[in-house]
Amino acid sequence: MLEAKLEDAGILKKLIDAIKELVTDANFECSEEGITLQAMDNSHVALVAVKLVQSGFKKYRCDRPMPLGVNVGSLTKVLRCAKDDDTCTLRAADEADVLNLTYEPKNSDRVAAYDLKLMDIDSETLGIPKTSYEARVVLSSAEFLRIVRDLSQLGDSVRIEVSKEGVRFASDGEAANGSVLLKGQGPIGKVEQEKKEKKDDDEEGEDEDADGDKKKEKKTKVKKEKDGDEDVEMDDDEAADEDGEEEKEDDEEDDDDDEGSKKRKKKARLSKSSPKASKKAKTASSSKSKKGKSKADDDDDDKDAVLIQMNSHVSLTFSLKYLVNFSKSSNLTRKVELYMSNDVPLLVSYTFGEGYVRYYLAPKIGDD
Amino acid sequence: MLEAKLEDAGILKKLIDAIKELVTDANFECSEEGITLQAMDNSHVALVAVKLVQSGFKKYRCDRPMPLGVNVGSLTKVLRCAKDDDTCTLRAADEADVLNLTYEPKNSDRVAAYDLKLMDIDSETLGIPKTSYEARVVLSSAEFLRIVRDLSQLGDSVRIEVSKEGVRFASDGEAANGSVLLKGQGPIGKVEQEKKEKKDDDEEGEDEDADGDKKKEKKTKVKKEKDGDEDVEMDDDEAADEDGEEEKEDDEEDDDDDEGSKKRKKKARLSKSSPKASKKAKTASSSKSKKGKSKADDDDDDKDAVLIQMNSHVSLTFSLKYLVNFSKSSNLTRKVELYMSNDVPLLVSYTFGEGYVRYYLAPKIGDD
DNA sequence: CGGTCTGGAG
DNA sequence: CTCCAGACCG
Repeated sequence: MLEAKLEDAGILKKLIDAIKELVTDANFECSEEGITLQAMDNSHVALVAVKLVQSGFKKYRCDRPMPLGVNVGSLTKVLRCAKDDDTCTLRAADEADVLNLTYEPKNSDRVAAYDLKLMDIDSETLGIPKTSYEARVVLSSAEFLRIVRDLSQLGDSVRIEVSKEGVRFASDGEAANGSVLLKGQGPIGKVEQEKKEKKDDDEEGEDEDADGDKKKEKKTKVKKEKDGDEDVEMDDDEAADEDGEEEKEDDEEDDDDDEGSKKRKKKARLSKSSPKASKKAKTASSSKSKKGKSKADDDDDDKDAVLIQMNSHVSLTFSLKYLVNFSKSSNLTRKVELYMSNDVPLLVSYTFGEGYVRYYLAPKIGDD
Repeated sequence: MLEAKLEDAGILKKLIDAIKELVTDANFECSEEGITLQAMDNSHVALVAVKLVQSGFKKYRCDRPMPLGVNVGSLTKVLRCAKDDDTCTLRAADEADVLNLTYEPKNSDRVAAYDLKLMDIDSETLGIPKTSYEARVVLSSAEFLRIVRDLSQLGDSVRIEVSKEGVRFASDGEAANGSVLLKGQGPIGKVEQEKKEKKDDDEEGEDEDADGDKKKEKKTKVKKEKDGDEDVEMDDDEAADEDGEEEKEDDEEDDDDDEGSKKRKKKARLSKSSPKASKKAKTASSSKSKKGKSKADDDDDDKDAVLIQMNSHVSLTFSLKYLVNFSKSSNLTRKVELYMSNDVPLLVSYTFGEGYVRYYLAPKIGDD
């Protein structure tokens, strides 16, 4: 038996809306930890992984693991019947053949209930590409959307290149070639992946601060939860310090190394961990560094700030069609994280208060 | 070598957006005076003339005249990649086969650069219809847009009639007929075209004076600046003299034979007539005529004010489809000027700080 | 949230 | 070629 109450139906609406063009049918795997969905897109080129953590719900109960096979198109129709700020409750009996969705405005006696027919869907087990990367870029989700949308007008694919210069998105087309270079806001550090703690609602996710460049020693593994969802982590060789913390220091400038600055933000992501506190700390430390980087930590850092971490230069080419599609998730959170390593699938991750949506896309082969 | 920096890419975006449905390919003629473009619409019914004056750029350099043949659709795509307030720089080397467009947000480390492929385009020399008119109407561009859009729902064409009563836009359709009458805000004066005085920024713009172009033989020489620009001026031949009174309306009444009247207007159309001198004279005379024109000059009149000047009654019928299309330029400036003479193409002119866009449209023959 | 425009399907 | 649906923009 499942009963999951979301404070705002909007989250679910945006989430499903973002993936509906990629996935037509999928199993919502419900367990006591939350609800996950993983699916290959219709053409089996991209992989979508969604998670709504139990803690993201106002109320959550799931007695036993159960897969709910839904037609995403049908679910979209049902979700359109909810207003963004309606409270939305999902219910399914064990072995049920319908998923019940109830919408209740926060101040009203109205109650709308829908029963979505379920279907049996083969759980094709999907291999999540990898969990450590040579480069990580965190940027405004709106900017990423803008870039891929712009470039998609010129050509079909984009070459994403992370170098000391920054991150460059370039596309060649019949009528014109285009290139967008983002400098990054501070020294380029090694990849670290803690992205987790929950900051405020939409922002969280990315407070990773810039840790300047520390050497690569710290790696970061994000892994969080116990069971291992796929977490992202950078592969920095030596790194490995305990995952708990990443050392994100602040200084991007001279990076003084993060002496104590690195706090533990990472794990927080799934586990709730202590959000605010850590963030605060970080902010302070960073502030001391040079001028501006303060932004790094403050989650509300200016939305234009771009964080770039890389262990080695990467250059990959991807289909813009998919990236544009992934970018529909921009309305879920203000930041997006790109994880790349040469010759392996790109991970585009949107983390928000209640969970995340991650997209994996294989690079085009002939990429330079 | 061309290097032209516009403070805001928005101007160019709106400009190109406005003409993209009329023109598919065109030469941007760059010279030290600025950039001009002249082209017939795809069906050769309308003519578009654009000018961006050198002084409208934040920085402008063009060592030698050069035509840049661009596909307007491609340019539109590239311009869509710019935000309205981005600084936009156009660059082209001599003999280059690409036009480089660089966009830089005013506060950011982002730099986007696009190379638009150029093409060779035959400079079909275009004959700018005429330079003097029997009637001039200046009205809010938004109002003009509204009128033609409204009427376009009823029928395919509109009869524009300028009389002592004001200016009337009328359309007959299957289901309904419609008519919009604008009174004009003051007495109707003679046409005067000095509009060149600089009025407020968005108004002036075309100081190039009119030398109109004479018969089509000059056709294009766009390059040559001086002689070529098309300038608008009214042809008040007779008007000038006695213009004081507008008895002209009567003529059209019986116009038919009005040998005299017709012909002269005819000729006006093709011949360029004497520019400056006449104009000056005219202006003076006109001013003395009724009082109305006073406002004429003050262009900044309230935006709803409609200025009407006419030497003789005019009544012409045009395709609404084109007028609606021309009206896309409404977002460039608050005022639009309509210049008309019986049986010659209408001139719809939008003048803004950096230059102007002018559209010429031949009247429908069977107009009443 | 609503309106307009573009793309896809019949 | 027209109509309907989806996406994008204001």
